[in-house]
Amino acid sequence: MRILYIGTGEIGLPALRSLLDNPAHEVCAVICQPDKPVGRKQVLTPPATKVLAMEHDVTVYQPRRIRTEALRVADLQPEIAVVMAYGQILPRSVLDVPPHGCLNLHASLLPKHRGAAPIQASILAGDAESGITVMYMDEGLDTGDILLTETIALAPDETGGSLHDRLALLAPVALARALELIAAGAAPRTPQDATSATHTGKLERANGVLSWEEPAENIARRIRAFDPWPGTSTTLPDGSTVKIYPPVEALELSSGCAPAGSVVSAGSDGLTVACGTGVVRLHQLQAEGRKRLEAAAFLAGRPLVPGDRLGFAQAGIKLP
RNA sequence: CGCGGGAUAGAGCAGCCCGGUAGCUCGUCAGGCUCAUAACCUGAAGGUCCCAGGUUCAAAUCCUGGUCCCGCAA
Repeated sequence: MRILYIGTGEIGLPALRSLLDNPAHEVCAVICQPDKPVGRKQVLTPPATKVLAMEHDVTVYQPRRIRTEALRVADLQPEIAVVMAYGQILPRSVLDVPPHGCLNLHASLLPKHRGAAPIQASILAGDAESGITVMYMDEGLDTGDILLTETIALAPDETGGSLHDRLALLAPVALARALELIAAGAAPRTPQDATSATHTGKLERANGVLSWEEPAENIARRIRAFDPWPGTSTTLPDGSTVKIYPPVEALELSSGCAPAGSVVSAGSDGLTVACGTGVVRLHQLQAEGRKRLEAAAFLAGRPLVPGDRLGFAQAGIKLP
């Protein structure tokens, strides 16, 4: 089949690669977001999908706004479009171009977690499973009819990063099945149950500031879900910011009457902090301008003792 | 040249502003104590203070240039 791939994010690489490597398909072009300045040096960097496409001598288009590019897309004469992590809404005029439609690979089991950050959302929600949904795109945000889903179980220590990688590898499996069904004229089309839909907005750094009043389980999920992006943080008693990374354990252990955010214990087995209910044990910390450290090493240079309060500085609350 | 922090013993940090004996918490090793220890006590080893210049009687510390690491922002 003559396929147009539309996608920017790294999560789509295995799917794109599977299309490029399959002699039964021809990738007529790749459309992705424009190059963007990245990192401290603000080096102009091409999207991962562009790099892969160019290695295979596939034409790449990077329109600032795909909304006005329908004619150019039509010139490519794709039979079908595959969309994953593109970053722009496709207008009707583009959706109508491929005779077999536009397939979207979405990193959740729709209709749960429609929107920009489905991977983090599913971990944050404590879901037992996630997966890839292949759907026929319409003009809404992840609202199209479902063709099929591929499901995987979440590990207890699943992080945003690990789930991202696993779903990236699952995508080509789902895509291959979908394309076979379409080629055979046997592709199902099931409308989503809109009443059970949930939405996830774009994540920002601020979403990663921990609220210690939450239950320990929620805090642990957030730390895992937001690794490596957007990361989680809190503040030390001196007001400086410290980032927190997995692994993290939520313990039912009673924190006594320690207020939320209090250090319960600090030692070579980690830093234990009281939450709204229960406690979390942290193992990986990073101070401003410093490297990421094991809890024991972190504590060697910045001693914390039981009773010290975390997370108060940014709220402007003075300690008694 | 977007803004900022950092590089000091095996690990993590202080010392730098205000130049003059290399310090802290750990770890390692040895000894002691204890029914016992990831406990406690005593002692020891372990350092081109990132690199290259400069100033100075004297530089971890002040000045100039460079390399590497990190936070923010995007």
